[in-house]
Amino acid sequence: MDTKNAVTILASLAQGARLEIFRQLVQAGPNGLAAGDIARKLNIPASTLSFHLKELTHTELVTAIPTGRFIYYAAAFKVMNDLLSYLTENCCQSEKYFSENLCCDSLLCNEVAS
Amino acid sequence: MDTKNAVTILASLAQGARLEIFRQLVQAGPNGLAAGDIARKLNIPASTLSFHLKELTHTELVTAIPTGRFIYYAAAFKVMNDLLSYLTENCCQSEKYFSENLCCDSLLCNEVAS
DNA sequence: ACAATGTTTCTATATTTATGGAAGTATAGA
DNA sequence: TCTATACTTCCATAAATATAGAAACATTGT
Repeated sequence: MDTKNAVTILASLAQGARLEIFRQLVQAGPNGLAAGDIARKLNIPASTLSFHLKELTHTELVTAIPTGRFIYYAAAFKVMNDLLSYLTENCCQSEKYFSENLCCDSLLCNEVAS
Repeated sequence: MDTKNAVTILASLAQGARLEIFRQLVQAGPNGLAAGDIARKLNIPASTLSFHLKELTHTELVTAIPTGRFIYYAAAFKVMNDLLSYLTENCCQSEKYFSENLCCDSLLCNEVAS
């Protein structure tokens, strides 16, 4: 994960329709949802939805699984995890600043000061 | 945290300069960095930096602490944590799909299936 | 081969966003 | 009060992004 990569992934999430789509897919789990299911759930015109799904698959945050006439879309959990790690990288130097380890008690920190 | 809120926070991160700024602040810890320090570290013209810092403080992902002639900027860890929680909400229903709990073993999941 | 269904691509339009120089505001120290 | 330093706001320009109807493409069943 580098900055350019993280920016495009974040940008693919930084839009109302796409964030809703992603959250639906997170909740749907690894089998995902067909494009039409998403369109119905979120009430988005097909062409608009397709545009957004293209953005999400382009950044690989979402995976497309064509199955007959349907295309199932699923959240790419690994990519999302990599992004979260990148965002929270090296934040656990809080012992320099705190007696109690406020920062590292939280989700934000994934590294423990040595 | 609602969708609108999450979108604006994500958008504030979804830009090269701003993501770099945020990561510097995460690593700098709660004391943050003065605007000029950031400008020097990242080689960004003052007016451009100011524009980006305004975006980041507007979404409250970053806090401004005026101190004499300096303004210190610091990452708002709580806001970031709330965002991460929102993004990963309700993803732990994997027992429906898996015998082993693949999803919940990862950072992405912050709720455990009941 | 045809019709129905699911999805995408094309297209034009509207809107939002990023950039950095110049000028302005605020604080500190002599 | 003058000067230097730190930072912001203003402004014009350039570039990227979102929207949805219409047409096209692909698969399935008859």
